This record gives sequence, C-alpha cells and structure tokens, in this order.
Amino acid sequence: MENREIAKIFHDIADLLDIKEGNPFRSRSYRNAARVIEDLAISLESVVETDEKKLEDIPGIGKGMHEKIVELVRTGRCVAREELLKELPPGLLDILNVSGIGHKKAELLYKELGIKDVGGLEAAARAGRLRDLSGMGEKSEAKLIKAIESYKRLKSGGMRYKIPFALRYAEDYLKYMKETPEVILLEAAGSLRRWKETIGDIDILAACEKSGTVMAAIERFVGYPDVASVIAKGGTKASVVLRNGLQADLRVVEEKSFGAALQYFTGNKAHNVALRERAGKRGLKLSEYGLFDEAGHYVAGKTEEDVYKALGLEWIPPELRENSGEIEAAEKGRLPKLVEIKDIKGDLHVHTTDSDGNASMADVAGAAMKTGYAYVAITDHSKAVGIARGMDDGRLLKQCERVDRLNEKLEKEGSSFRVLKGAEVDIKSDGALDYKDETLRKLDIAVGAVHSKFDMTRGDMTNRLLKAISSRLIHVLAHPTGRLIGTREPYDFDMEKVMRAASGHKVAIELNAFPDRLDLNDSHCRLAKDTGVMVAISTDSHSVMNLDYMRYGVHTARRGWLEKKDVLNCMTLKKLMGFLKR
DNA sequence: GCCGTTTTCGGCCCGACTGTTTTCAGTCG
Repeated sequence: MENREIAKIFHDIADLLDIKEGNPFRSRSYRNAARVIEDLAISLESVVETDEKKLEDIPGIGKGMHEKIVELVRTGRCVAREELLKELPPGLLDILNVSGIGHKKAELLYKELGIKDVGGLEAAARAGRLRDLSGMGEKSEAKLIKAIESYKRLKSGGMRYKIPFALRYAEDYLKYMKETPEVILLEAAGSLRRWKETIGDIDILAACEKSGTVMAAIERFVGYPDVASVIAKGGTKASVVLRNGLQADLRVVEEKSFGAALQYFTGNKAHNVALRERAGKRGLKLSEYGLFDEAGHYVAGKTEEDVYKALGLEWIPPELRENSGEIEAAEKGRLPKLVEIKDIKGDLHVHTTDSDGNASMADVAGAAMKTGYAYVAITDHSKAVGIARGMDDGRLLKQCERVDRLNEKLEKEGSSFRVLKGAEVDIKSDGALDYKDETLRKLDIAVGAVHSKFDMTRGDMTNRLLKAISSRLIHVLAHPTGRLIGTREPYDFDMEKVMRAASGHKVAIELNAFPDRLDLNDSHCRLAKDTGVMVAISTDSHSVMNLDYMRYGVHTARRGWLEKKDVLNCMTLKKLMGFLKR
C-alpha cells in the first residue's frame, strides 16, 4: 500500500464525513493527515514494518490515524471508509469535484432527489429538477450545467499545468496588467511563486494608488483579450478562465496591505493557517489586510518581511512555505541559506547530436560558457537506448577524443572552461551497466539511468539500482524515479535504501531539471539532505535552449531545503574533479 | 480526530462572491 493510496482513502473519508455529519474539524483532521502523507518522503509501509509507534511522530497523525494506517498496510482495507460507503454512494465523492458543489449541496441532492453521481446530477439539471430545491434557482441550475461540462473536460485532460506553461501565461498577463496606470504594485502569488512542480491556476495580486481606482484594475483584468469567461467579479477580486482552460484570479488591495496579501495569496494553505494560529496565540489577528492587535489597530502589512517579523519570524522564502518545519526554523533563526541560480557552476547532464540532442558539442560548450558556467558534461545515451541513437563503446571513445581536442583548443584560447567526458549509461534490468568497465573508467563522469522495464517489482527495482550504485563506476544516478509529470507514474523502489547506499558509495543523485521530470522532487531532496547524499541539478538538455531549465531544478531544490553545499554542481571545477575521482 | 508557551479538555483561520434570500448559507481559496 503506497502513501498516495492511503492519502486518497483519508481524503475520501474526509469528504464522506463532511456530507454525513456536521463536525468540520473531524474531517479536517483526515484532510490534514492526507496532505501530510502525500508529501512524505518515506513510505508509511516501511514505518509500520520497522516501528509503528513512529507514526505518531508525524504531525497530524494521532491515535486514530495510526490505527487506520496500520490496518491499511496490514489488511489493505479500511473499515471506517467501508462503513461510510454503506450509507453513502461512492459517486458522491465525484460530485464534490464539480465546481460549486460542496458537501451541503451533495447531501441535499442525494437526500431530496436521490442523485448518486455526476451523470445523475447532469440529467436532473438538464431536466430542470434542481431549481425547486431550497437555495437553488434557475441561475444556479444553468451554472451547474456549465460546471459539469468543465468537470468532464478537466477529468479527461488533467487539471494541473506544468510550470513553463503557467509561467508563460502568467508573465504575459502581468505585462498586460502593468500597463494599468492605477496599479502601483503587482506580483504573481500562489503555487507559481512557490515553484510547485505543477500549477493549478494563476494568482495575481495588485495594489492600487487610491481605493477609488480599484475597479479600473478589475475591469482591465477581466478585459484581457485571452479571457474566455468571467467566473466572478466583485469590488476587490475577480476570477476568469483563459482560452486554454487555465484559471486566473486577481486580488486588489491597498498599498499598506500588500505584504500581508502577498503572504496570504502565496500560501500554501497549511502555512497560512499555522501563521494565523500563531498570530492568535499572541493576541493578534492576521488576514490579507494586515496584522491587527486586539483593539483592531494595524500592526504590520506593507511588506511580507514586516508581517513575519511582527510574528517573531525571519522572512521565509516562498518555496519553503508548506508548513513542514519552516516556521519552527524561522523562529529559531535556523532557516537554510537556499541554493541560488548564481551558485550553479555547470551542467552535468547534456545531450548532443551524437545521440538524440539537436546541438553539436561545440554549440553546447559555447552556450554553457555564455551562461557563465565553468564546465559542462557531455552525456549522450548508450546503445541500449536505441531509439535515441545511443552509442557503443567505440563511438563513445571517439567522442572522448573530440572532447580532448575541444579542451585543448579552449586552453590555447586562454579559457578556463572545461568540457567533461561523460555518458548517460543505461542501467540494464539486472543492474549491469551498458559500457565495459574500462570504457567507463576513461570518463570524467558517468551518469547512470534506467530507461526500460519500469514495471519491475519493488524489490527487483531496488536491487537493480543498488547494484549500479555499488559498481563504483557511476558518479550520478539520473532521474531516479523515472516519472513524467502527468504522463508516467514513478517506478517502485525503496528510495531510502537507495539513498543510503548512494551516500555510502559517494554517488550523487540527480535532480533532473526538465520540467516534465523534476525528479528528485522536493521531499526526496530533503531525504537526500538527511541521508547525506549530494544532489546534482542537471537539465538533461537536448538543445541549447534547454540549458535554461536549470532554474526549474534550482527552485525545486530550494523547495527541498537544499543549500549550496548540498549541490554537486555548485562545486568549482577542481573540487568537482576531486569528487568524481574513483 | 488532533493538539498543547493560557491546555489532556476545548478549542480548531479568515474573508469575498454568488444566488437566493430579505439577512444569509454555501462555496471557494
């Protein structure tokens, strides 16, 4: 039983409890626990196997969740959920995903009209049977039909977007909004500012010169040419859907509230709730308008720094705001000094025309130099990846000679930049590597990766990776889970065991910065730090343009609390060569 | 159901928009 399956069951229980009984706090506990479990780097199954008492050390997991996790791991069942589903049809859980339907409406629909799923809801709405229910009318019925249509589209398409896509639309929208004369401050907030690996919608925050000019900003926002429909429009905020399906929200506040509002709309939710509770304990009240004392007097709010400071905290970088220890660290002045893009000294995973890249080695080297790097590793595919024109030992050795000549030329020109002889060597299903040992020993850097047989059992896949790591022939394990966001699930193996082995054998693990991968993810990065594994942030570039993906990797590393000292390619060339020496 | 620098009981974040209402409930973020 995987963490995400357990989390899903807790989410279901929370939804069912919301519909069935009136205690919102009980369902919140389940929802909280589900979120914590989703972000956990270690598997609950292994915790249960080794020391189940440790479960209650996880925040949000108490006695009740402990018992249910053990039950799920041991039996694969959860009686509490089964009991609830005896009383309520499972289709109600789907209905809650229709925008505008919450647990109260779901209950009403079920009790009054016997509606059990989205299909039944759609039929009832189209037949005009909803308008007579209390609190519903013709307008809400029509709105619901539109919401069901959008639910069906989302369900077939997937509702979160990869970072570059959302970023491009957000940047264009911001540029357009900047031309509003009344707007004096403007910033993108939400998951985009936290650099989460996928983005649900674009959140834009603005401050206007005078309160009387707010509507000018709202009108300009809903008048954006790319808007397909306006969901809501009031005196302080508006929501629209763009033609590509992406939702965008605008919130307008006064200048003195901008910091508090930016904090609030950056999230995440759990971080905000924790901050508000902290404010409450100090006799203060925090909202998007600012921090206020008991008498309602304004204490802070113009900048985020002011707000955090007034709560006794250091300013917390947006990437850390997940309520997973950052508030405690900020209180003690122990926040990590997160890695920055300027700390990156080179790229250790790049393809050229020798395999499936579309830039020559010289072009890649030139672009890396222009980026300000001190080195770049050429790591084309090995022959097992036939589709990518992977190279055999002979071709690789010839490529190495060309690297040597390029470096000689650079040296003659007085450049200290260096190209590293490398390979992305395939880790075959039995854990063997796709080049001869003596070939691998001639390389500066060997990056090992799995490209086939993703469906092995957990045990077999773990052994496959452990064998490659203990060979002492690879320096980096690339895109370790193989996941493709929204397309391919990660393959199953014991990450903790692999990290411990990597730490012992001085093998680094890659954070692949390609926005479809971002693998390691944020929680894996924290696990890497805890187990003492170096992380290599690499772009896996297949073109010169792809070298820019480095920033997605760096922001993901920041989400994983990584500092300069934790990142392999923050080392100078000299230190790096020392690390790579076997 | 969870949690503890007012606590092992009694709390549990805060506000905007919409549609159906005549002052508010439900939903959402």
